[in-house]
Amino acid sequence: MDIHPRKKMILVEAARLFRTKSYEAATLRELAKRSGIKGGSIYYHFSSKQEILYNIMDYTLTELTFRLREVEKNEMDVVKKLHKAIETHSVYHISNLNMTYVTDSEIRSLTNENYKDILKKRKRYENLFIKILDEGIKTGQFDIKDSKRISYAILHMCTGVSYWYKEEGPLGVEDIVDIYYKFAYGGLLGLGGNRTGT
Amino acid sequence: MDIHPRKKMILVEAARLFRTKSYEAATLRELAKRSGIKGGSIYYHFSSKQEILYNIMDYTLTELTFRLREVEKNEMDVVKKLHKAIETHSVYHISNLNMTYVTDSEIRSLTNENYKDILKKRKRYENLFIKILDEGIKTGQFDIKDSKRISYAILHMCTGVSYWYKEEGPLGVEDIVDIYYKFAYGGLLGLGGNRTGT
Amino acid sequence: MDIHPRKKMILVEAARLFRTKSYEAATLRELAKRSGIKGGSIYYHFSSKQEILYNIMDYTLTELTFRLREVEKNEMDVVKKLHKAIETHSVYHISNLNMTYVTDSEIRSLTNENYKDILKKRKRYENLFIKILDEGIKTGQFDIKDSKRISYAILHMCTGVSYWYKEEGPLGVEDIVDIYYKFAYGGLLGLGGNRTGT
Amino acid sequence: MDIHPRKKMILVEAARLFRTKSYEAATLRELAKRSGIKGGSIYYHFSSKQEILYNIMDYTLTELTFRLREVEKNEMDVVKKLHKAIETHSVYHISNLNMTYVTDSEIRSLTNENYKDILKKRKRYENLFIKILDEGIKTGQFDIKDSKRISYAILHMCTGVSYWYKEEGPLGVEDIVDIYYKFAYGGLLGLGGNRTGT
DNA sequence: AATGAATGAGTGTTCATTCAT
DNA sequence: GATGAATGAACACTCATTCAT
Repeated sequence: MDIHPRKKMILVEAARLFRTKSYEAATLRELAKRSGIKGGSIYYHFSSKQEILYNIMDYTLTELTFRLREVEKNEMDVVKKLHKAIETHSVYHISNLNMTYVTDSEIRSLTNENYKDILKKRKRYENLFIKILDEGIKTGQFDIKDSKRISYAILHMCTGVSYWYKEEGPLGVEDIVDIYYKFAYGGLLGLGGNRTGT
Repeated sequence: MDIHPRKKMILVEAARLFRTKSYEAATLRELAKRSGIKGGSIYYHFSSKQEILYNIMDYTLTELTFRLREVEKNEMDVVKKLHKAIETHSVYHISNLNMTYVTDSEIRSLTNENYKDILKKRKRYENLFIKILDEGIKTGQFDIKDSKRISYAILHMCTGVSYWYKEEGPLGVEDIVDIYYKFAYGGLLGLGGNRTGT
Repeated sequence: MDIHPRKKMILVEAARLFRTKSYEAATLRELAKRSGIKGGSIYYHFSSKQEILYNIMDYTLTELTFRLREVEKNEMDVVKKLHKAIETHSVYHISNLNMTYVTDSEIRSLTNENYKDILKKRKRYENLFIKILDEGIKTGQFDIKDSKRISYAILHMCTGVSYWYKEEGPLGVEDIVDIYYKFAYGGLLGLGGNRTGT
Repeated sequence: MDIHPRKKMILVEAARLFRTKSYEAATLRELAKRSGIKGGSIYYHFSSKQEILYNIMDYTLTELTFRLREVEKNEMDVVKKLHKAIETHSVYHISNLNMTYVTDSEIRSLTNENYKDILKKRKRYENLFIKILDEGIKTGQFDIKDSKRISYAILHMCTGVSYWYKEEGPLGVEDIVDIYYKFAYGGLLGLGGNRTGT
């Protein structure tokens, strides 16, 4: 994705601001100040506040999809593929905490047209993930039925990192990927079945 | 928790509204209309929009904590306790989608004082959960180090149900609890360790 | 003036409140609280906030007029009469700081009809005062031309006591009357004429 | 005092409006209309209604103090100085009826911080006046004890002009200054002493 | 006499947006 | 590219007032 550097900078600042205050509570004057320009000047770069939000999400989903597609295309064992997918997702989220957080939490604030478009792009991304689970079901490596819903659960779980991750925290990126992978893998193997001990 | 029925009703409607539009985007006029009263009448029951948000969160966290405490107090195997905790958490979330969703997603919108108070109450709840993991570590049943961060991950994973659950969806409450439990259990057992090793 | 004791009490509290906060800024709920009753209950005694204000002013002007009339009726030297008039005015103001303050400062807040009525009653009072000055002019004891405007000046000067008088202050009622009388008397004698020292 | 012309214009209109309706009763929509701009535009120049009030008072007290200081600094007989002080005060009041009226009558409506600040500035002005009386006491020309309270009385008397002065009235500026000076001078000379005597 | 609950008109204020310069 | 000034629609909130009980 090619974005004019000034525009990109405004998007990054916007994501940080929207994450802190929420899209609705954030004001363009504040965004302008953080971007080093004056209120009205934002309109030279974007036609509306809504367009800024849309661009953040569009950019993020495009980047995520591109990366997951690379994984999907590769020939490798489905378990490894799952691991790669989780890694890709988590790493991108951790490296772009603000953008991903906003993308995941502000869909409600999109206008109808933008909403439809972003939802479509998110679905496209989710489908790539579901495809991996389906592959694992076919090879008999994953013991699950509803690959769609379980994909949501895994993705949402991993996405959660944007909510609690802190750079100074004790867990490094690798640790987190590890945890998420173990969670997902354990769940997919169908372990713990007779948990209640009957 | 004793709440005047009219107040409770407004809180329930507010949660539904805040979930749909976000706290900031929701207007009190709309809330009033949905509650069957007129604009200003809300202020007879609550002193501000903020107070409504605070009450939703306070109520939800109090209820959740009460339930988890019941689980925690019980004498039972730690694995079973984990299952019960996940079940309690998930079931309450599914039964109160709006309240829990708002409680989990709108903390940013609290004023400083309320923010501190709710954070304290959330921490109290999380600590009950962490205690279970610690117990499992002590008995050697859980193979993890950072019980705090892993609790966050599990809780956030389960909380996610408020984001995607639909009553008409194919997964029933039991299915969801099952999935989350398997995820968590698999992760805690430390499975999938040599995942990268083919 | 016969006023039901409960009504009188509310008027007194209202005057105190209106003086502190101004008529517009004062709320009936606050007045109710100070009167030991609940919000709506005021309407049993008065038909509106405006009526309360009107009653304060009507009561005050009636009392003032009654007292000044007593002075006016009396046969005595006009200088002594002036002194009595200033004394009566000042003493009543000091003894009823809140009521008089409100009467003097909130005429703007009266509705048209009430405004006319109160203005008429104030004029009636002022005319009694002007009459004294006119009497002094006729006897040659006062060296002034515009008795009307000068009455305003004197009255306003004396009224001022409601603005700065404090019970704990160093000046007693007699001191204040003394000062005002001296001020007025000096002015009326036409002293200080060649003040610039030509 | 340098004030942006548009700001100054809004302040002047605001003073006129506040005088007519009182600060509390006046609405910013009305002020906007009178200023020839639209409702929200006021907020480009002032951050709140309160700030407008504060600016009116601050401006007025600064101007008054500046003028009185000029009088005070001058070497001249204390009686002449008193006359000049009364003249300065009265003339400024008559020339700026609205601003001075508001400054004198709406202190109650200031928020705590502004209240303190304006009170300090008013005290500063009053002290300049008191200084003159003290000077006259020292030279034996004024026969009074409580210069502070008597200053208040004189100042309040002169301030009163803002309440009743009308351009079409029979008294010109000079007449009014004359009256006030005579009132004050007579009072300060200690005349009318054995009034109750006879 | 009094009150709890509600109303609705209005208020100060905010903010995305516009536009001439 | 950017800005100062302005706009107007909308919002949270207030409060005098009403009324059934």
